[in-house]
Amino acid sequence: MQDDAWSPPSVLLTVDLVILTLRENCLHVLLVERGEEPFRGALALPGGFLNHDGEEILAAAHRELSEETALTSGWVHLEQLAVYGSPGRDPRGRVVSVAHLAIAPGLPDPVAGTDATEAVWIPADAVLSGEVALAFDHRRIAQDGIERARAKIEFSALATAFCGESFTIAELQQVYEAVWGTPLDTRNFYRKVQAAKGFIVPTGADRKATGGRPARLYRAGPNTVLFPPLIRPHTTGEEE
Amino acid sequence: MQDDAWSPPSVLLTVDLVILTLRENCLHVLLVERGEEPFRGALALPGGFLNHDGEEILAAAHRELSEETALTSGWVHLEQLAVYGSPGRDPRGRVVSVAHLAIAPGLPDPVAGTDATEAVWIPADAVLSGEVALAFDHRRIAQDGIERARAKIEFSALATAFCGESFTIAELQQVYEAVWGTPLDTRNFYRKVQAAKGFIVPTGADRKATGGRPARLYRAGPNTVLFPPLIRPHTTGEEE
DNA sequence: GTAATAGTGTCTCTAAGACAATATGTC
DNA sequence: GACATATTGTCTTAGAGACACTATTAC
Repeated sequence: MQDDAWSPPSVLLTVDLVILTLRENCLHVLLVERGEEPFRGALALPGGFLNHDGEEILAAAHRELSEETALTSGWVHLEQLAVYGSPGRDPRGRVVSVAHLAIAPGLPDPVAGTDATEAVWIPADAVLSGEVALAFDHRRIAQDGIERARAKIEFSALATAFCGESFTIAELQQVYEAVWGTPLDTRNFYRKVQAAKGFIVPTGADRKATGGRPARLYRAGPNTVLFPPLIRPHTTGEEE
Repeated sequence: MQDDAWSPPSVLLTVDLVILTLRENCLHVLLVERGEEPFRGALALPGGFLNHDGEEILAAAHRELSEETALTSGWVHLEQLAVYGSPGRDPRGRVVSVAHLAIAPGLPDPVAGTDATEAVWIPADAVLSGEVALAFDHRRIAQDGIERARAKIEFSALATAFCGESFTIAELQQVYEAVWGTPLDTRNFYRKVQAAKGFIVPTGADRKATGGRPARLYRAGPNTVLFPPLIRPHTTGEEE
């Protein structure tokens, strides 16, 4: 079926990043305005080609992340999301993107990337609804990344990645509410996060009061899996 | 930071398959004996390069799947697993593999692939333990695929993909026991699979008796998400 | 003490886990 | 009727959801 002289086609590999954070109690995605064709001027996920032939994919994602956010990667969660490689997704040819999901605590302000593109935080809702248009298939990628985050904070301690080193339970609740987009009952939330062994541990310190009772500070506990999990409110998508 | 003449490095793209099935109530992985260098003669996951420059990645996975199993793809579940692209993973150069997870009902017998390699079913335990050595980083890929299956049958109706079009509850229980590697209580299992709305629906027919009471036949229901889920027995990996 | 935020307690109901007995076929 | 397999029921306990009050600070 194949010619003797057949040789496998090669592709260009990019890493793209769905970087999520909370700003004003609202889930935001970092987007950049493209400075080059194709889709010049359009918003897109930050990302780029592998730097050199020997670069690890995950290392490339870390590199793009620090280029766009000027973050010390210490407090940033980064994981592979999925691969997007449809032949027609990039007009430049066969470009396969390894998408990654990054979650960071509230970042001060976007910085221009080294490639002089503008970086902006866009509310996740605006991306999900299509109100904000994205280049390539980046809206789909962003959707998948957000859904991944929504699903993972149910069963993993990932939500603490949205917080700084120390945080209050109320702040953690705001994370869940923002990511899931639903309000939660404070009393049940306190009970559940403290029932999940190894999820959060008290630091002993308090957050200085802002006009009310000071809140106890916690930091991320040793466990990455949450048991019992924090199941998100069930949207009954079932047919009776 | 980059030369003006810099151009992005290109890579070769492969699809590799973790094909799971049940044989004699035991989870098995399909492996092929490599007929070419590198790793000639070693066992590896089935897979191969993209056929041509315009081939969809998922289509390539389907193609490899049918080449190895001679299955009508109708009753096979296939999903993307992850990307493995470390620079040193393939001695031929920069080869990036998009791994897929395939789940099929008990297949009659392995067939030789069109590339004349031998295909064999290997117990998942032997792969997980390292008792059977695999080429490249395929052991890690297989581990990830098996763990994905173990996790997904908790919350999705994926387990029915291990069964044929119709099946008994006892057979479905054997799927869970084989994939998780733990025995389950029959009474609780019956209760839970029938409580999960839209998971399985009775066909009305019975399976012809094999010396005992005939079992009612079911087929996969309309829902892909299981609620309530079937949580696997909790291995307490927590520190008190 | 008033305002503001943090933290806690109870009741009900659903679901999980641990158990054994009954039902329905073949021979 | 003996056998083999399928199916069902109860009790106890854990966790989810709904709900309102008390505690601690600043001013």
